[in-house]
Amino acid sequence: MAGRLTKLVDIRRKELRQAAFEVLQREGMAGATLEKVATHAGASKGIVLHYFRNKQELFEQAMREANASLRDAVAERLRRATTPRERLVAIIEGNFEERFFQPSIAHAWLSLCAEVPREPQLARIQAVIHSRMHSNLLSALVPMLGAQEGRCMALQVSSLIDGLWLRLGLQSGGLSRTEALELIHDFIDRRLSRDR
Amino acid sequence: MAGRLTKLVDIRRKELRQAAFEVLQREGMAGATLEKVATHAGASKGIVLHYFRNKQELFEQAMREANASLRDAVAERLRRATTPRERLVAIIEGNFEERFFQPSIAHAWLSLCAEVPREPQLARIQAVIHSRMHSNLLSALVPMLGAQEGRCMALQVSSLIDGLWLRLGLQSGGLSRTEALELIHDFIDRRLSRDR
DNA sequence: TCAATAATTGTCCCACTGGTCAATTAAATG
DNA sequence: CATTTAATTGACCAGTGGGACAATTATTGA
Repeated sequence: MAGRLTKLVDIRRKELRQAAFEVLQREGMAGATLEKVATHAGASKGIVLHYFRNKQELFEQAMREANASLRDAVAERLRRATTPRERLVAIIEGNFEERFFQPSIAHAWLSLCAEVPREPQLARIQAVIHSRMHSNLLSALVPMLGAQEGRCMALQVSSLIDGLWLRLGLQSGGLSRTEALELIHDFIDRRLSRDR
Repeated sequence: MAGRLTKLVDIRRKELRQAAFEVLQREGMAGATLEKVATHAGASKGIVLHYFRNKQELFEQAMREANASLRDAVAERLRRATTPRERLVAIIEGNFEERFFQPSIAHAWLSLCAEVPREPQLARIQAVIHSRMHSNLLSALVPMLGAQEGRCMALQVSSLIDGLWLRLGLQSGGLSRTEALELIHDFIDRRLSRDR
């Protein structure tokens, strides 16, 4: 274990980031007031602004944290994968893990994404997310398809994943996790087996 | 011509819906205040609430209006299409028409979508949109692939379209209209020509 | 021409929110 | 135990936004 005991500051920060993200799920960005976040975390409003400079910083870090979970989930699966094909599946299944792929979480993401055009900080995080997704996909697809087609399919897959997440958030057509996975697996299976 | 001259009420309503949508593009839902909408339309705040019960109703109708344009664009192209394949292309190209497929418009949609989980009215509109897209796609794909596969590909195409729109709004990777079209055409071309 | 109706404005109000700050309490440390 | 430091609270403030409404102006129509 590298350091010493976890400092209180870090504990509080984490709790508040978590609370912020959870309130965001129900209330959206406008409705997620500092008061509500504090109450949800079992503290007073003052404490929130004691640990975070302002509302933006709080939600920026909430986004960072939520993203980190997803990133780790995918990374963990990637670690276990050996072939390119397995890597591709790892990325996909990671992005659709049950604990993540839920309407309320999609709501929160949607709220954050809606702020991206006006919040450079959030835009940067979003850029990192997409960029990581893309390079992950390339590492799986280029060995199978070459640079040209690999890049093309990477964009298709990531757009498809985004689209399915969006539909989850909007809950139109009541898309289930299983259906989403079937859909995307159907896509890659057809695309990667030109021999049949 | 069916009726008499356009009533002032309808003119004002239309102007305000339009203004609301335009402010939404720049400011997002929280920033799109009644005052700003009024000013943008060249009127006073009072007038907005004279023609709309409240803010929700205004933006609900703004969403309806924006959706109607898109719907008509697709419908117009569908009218010209004869074969199923042409219908499919019509739907796609309609959804990526240059006047619609623009970042600022995607921003506005994103803001509206983010409210869907908490605004039943917006949710209903969203449901209609998805449902229309789906049945349009079915009318093109089922004749080509049968019910089973047609439905599957319809979901894939609509998710892909959604995903591309989302990326446009987030402007991650600076996706261009042309690239988006190439991507989705590549997808349907491969999927529909199993013989090669 | 004049009343009735519609359109438009500007003011006012209340609830609420982000943020500041002094005061209080708890923890740590010598 | 005493003193310094950190954690936490609650009161307060200024700004804002949605919405109500009375007052004013324009339009219509008999």
